[in-house]
Amino acid sequence: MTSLPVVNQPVHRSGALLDHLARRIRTRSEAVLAPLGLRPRHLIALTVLRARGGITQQALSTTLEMDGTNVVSLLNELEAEGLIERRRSPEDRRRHVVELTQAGVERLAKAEFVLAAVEDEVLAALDDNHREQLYHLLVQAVEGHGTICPPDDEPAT
Amino acid sequence: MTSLPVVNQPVHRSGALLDHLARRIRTRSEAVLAPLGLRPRHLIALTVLRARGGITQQALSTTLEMDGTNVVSLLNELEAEGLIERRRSPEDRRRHVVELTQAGVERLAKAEFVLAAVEDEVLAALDDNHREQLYHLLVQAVEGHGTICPPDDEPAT
DNA sequence: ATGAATCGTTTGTGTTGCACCAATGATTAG
DNA sequence: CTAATCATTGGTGCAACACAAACGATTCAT
Repeated sequence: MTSLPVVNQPVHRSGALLDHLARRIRTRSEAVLAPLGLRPRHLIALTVLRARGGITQQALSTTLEMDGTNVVSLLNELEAEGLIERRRSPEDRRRHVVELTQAGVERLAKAEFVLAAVEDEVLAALDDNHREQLYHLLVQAVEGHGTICPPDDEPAT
Repeated sequence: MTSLPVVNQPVHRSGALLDHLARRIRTRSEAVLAPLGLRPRHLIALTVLRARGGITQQALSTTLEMDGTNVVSLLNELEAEGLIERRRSPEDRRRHVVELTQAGVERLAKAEFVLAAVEDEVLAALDDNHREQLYHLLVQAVEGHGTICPPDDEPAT
């Protein structure tokens, strides 16, 4: 205990539970996503990209807190499926600007459709209201960190 | 699309965000937990065990949704550190009943202390109120699934 | 214009956290 | 007594990373 910042100590830590719950969902998600040619990591990337289109690849790397080289291969997979598009930035032609394609948007929507069953199972103890509450807290947390813009309600189908 | 259960389709999916956020916390947690000889997976196990003491190893396996053999090695690590104790069940001597030791309780508390800094950073966009709200939603979700008993507020330090 | 830095990329290595399989000892159940 | 069950060990394999090295393309500084 040298020079602890001794931050504000809230009553509870959410980390472990968050991790635990994420794992539950992730495991099941793998199963339902597989037929769609997606894996959980893709879902995360697509979700981020839907929220923040036209993001630079580097920024994506920062947002995902993932090594640049791994982002490359992740995007390679998505691009191979035609779900994203890499364009050279006009300002700096070294950069790649990444964006969802129409196919990407649709695939993501399809994925979320089938994922409803998963969340329905794992979040069974939460009613719709609580789930929305949870969702908004997550958005807020992730966004506040400089990551996702409020996607706000999509008109959806 | 043969026979879709077509479950209730809530507005938003939380899975990806949950995964994303969990990863953020997990990554940072590794760093601050390492000096304590813990890793995120240990934290999860300890957290579950604090909530549900005297649980059978098999039940733990179910709760963690983790293969039995992996739970063994996980517990081996914790036991080697003296954080948990395996006792034979009196009813069925094949079973092991797992419980936190005093050292385990303390180590977990210490871990949560240092983790406050991590969550403070990652959840910066949430005030204390929101964090509690998040925590309770997580507990509810995890618990409702037949996992964690309401730990309800510990007096804590 | 030349050299240094940056962005994305490929390749390769290593680690961790799992799943899964097989085999074993201890114990319980039929 | 045999069969099933629980925990355990050991092994294989995979996915998701981190990290390092080297490269082409581009930009930036001088």
